[in-house]
Amino acid sequence: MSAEGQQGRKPRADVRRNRAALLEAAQRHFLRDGVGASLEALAKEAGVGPATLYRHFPTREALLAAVLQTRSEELVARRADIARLGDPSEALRQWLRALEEYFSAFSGLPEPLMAAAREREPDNPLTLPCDELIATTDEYVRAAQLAGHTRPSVKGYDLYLAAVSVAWIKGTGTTDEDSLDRLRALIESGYREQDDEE
Amino acid sequence: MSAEGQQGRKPRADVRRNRAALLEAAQRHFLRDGVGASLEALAKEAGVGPATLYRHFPTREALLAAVLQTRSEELVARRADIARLGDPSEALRQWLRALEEYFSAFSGLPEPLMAAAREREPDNPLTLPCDELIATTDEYVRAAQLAGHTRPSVKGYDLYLAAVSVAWIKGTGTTDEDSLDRLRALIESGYREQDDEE
DNA sequence: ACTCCATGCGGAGGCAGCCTCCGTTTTTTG
DNA sequence: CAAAAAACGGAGGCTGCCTCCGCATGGAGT
Repeated sequence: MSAEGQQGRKPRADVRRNRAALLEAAQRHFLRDGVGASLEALAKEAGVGPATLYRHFPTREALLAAVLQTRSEELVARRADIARLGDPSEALRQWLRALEEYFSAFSGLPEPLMAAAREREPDNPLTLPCDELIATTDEYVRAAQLAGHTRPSVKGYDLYLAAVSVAWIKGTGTTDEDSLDRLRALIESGYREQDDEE
Repeated sequence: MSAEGQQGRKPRADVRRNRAALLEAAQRHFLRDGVGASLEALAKEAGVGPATLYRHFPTREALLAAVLQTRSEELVARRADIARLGDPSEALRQWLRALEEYFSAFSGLPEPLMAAAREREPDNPLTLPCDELIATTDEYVRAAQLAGHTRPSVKGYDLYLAAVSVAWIKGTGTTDEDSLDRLRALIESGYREQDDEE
């Protein structure tokens, strides 16, 4: 309850250094081996013991969330770019692609992302960014609906799920880009407004 | 190259017994813990040592394929039922639901299923059933396209992927049935023919 | 029924990854 | 420069995967 905005002590130098090294190593390992990468190997390559890794990031999800921080911010930045073009339909389309790219950052990322949405416990560091992305998707959807380009029955969460799904499929490495494109087209023609039965 | 249709020796009794016990235990464990269930625990509960498990089913996928055998046959059976109704559009719809249910048999099943499709090596016991299901899906799609109810650009594999995706989402346990229904509806209105641009 | 031996069995144990103590070292502070 | 707070990292316990290899089991031939 006291003045917590101040650090009573200057943060130690090795802490900052180790944290940076860990994030850097994690980035590389997640990129190469997917989100299931060995944390021990990662720590060793960062030049720290396992205990230090766990002290900085108590769970795999915490580490993941920290590594994703940068990309998350890029996503928000792109959001501003997208908003600039007037067409809400095209804006929604581009947002969904951006989302999908974000989810495809590492192989296997969709899994813990969905798990974070499941556990309503906010101790999962991935829950917060997820909720934010869902809310943003919903904004785009509503804008597109007002412009009459999108079915009124569609919810932001639905298209969020669709984007995660496509990212998941991409992450399995099974499918070529053509199939993915057709799948995206299918989804798009699924939410676009047409004079059909609701 | 000789008469391999004959077993030179009658198969031993304990082999059949152990195999059955393993399948039964696997069924229960996969149901409860998903496809990642501990094989050791499973073997112990079947009353056999780990070596026996691995002798019968050299990989997790082999065990999975054996457990799925029954359900796979049910699926084919349902295929006949579905074909009975004349409407190809409704047939396709029901087939996709059946597919999705099959993929949802155990939590986490979609993952190894996609992996099986990736490795073109046929040593993966899941590859064969997969290919069959994709081919069957394609048949349904073509029938529906001939009847003019389905966009000509859609391929069977696309809808197969869509079904796997929905099953995957369902398996993560994140999402309520309402959202899943909306997602299914979105996919359906994505492949249904409408007088729109192609 | 009894023996023989192919066949299958299972425990022990090596390996890898996760995570946590706790004695030691580093860094800040006065 | 000394003392204490803070962080470090190696050792080790745990779990699960998978494989040897000596032993038991049960079918086949007499």
